[in-house]
Amino acid sequence: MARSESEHPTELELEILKVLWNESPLPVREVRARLAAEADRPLAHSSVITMLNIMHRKGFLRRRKNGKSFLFTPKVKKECVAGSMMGDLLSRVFEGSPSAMVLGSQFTRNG
Amino acid sequence: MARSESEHPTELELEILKVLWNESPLPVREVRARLAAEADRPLAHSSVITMLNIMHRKGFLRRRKNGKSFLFTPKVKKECVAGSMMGDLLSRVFEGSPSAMVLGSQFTRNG
DNA sequence: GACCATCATCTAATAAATTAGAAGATTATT
DNA sequence: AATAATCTTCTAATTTATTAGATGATGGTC
Repeated sequence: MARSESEHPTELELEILKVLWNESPLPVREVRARLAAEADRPLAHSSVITMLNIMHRKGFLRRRKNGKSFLFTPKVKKECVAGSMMGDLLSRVFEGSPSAMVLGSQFTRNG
Repeated sequence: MARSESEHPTELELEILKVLWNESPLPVREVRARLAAEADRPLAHSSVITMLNIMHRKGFLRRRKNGKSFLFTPKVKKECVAGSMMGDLLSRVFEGSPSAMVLGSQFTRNG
């Protein structure tokens, strides 16, 4: 069976996940407030909803109704996302041989 | 002194870097052929040039004239790019504490 | 039930990345 | 020098991600 579509979160999606990993479930209003405060990302309310819905459709979030609004919870674990993104990064750069990187080892320094 | 702009290569840029890390210098024509063959990315000649020029402007590649055409060489090392992207990824997910990831450790497995 | 505040959906504008066509420049060939 | 072949530059179309306005729905309040 082929690798599931998986599709890693984009930049903003990661920002949102970070907020929710830190505390959840949260309503849109709260996510918005924290994006502005913690991630310096002052978005309109509708923008945040749009993103949350996209992420829900993609399967990154769980969404349940609470009164007239929705509450959002991450469906993916921080470590899993990090690990998966990392693995993808490594395979993209090293064509599936992570060891090559460690062996080459010269990480942050510029040659 | 602040962190230099750095800006990681995008998806296609990485694909191109991979080709050139594997062998360089190469002329546009060759890069194009390998992108099609190795990366299943059949681009028009002009598209490849556009990308190579962008990457040159961004400082990812060195460009020198050979006859009437250009030869391209990576200016950044594979390991440096990987390390830098990795560091960025970790800081984006773990807010600057890479150890949190290792400690949390549950990498590729889905909870 | 009418009114007000809050929230969601739909739709679309903007921005960045990717893709390529058309036209100009350069070099070799005759 | 004219012709053809090969490259490049310029410009713009397309796609994906981000952003948000206008409109409609929902629930509480008097």
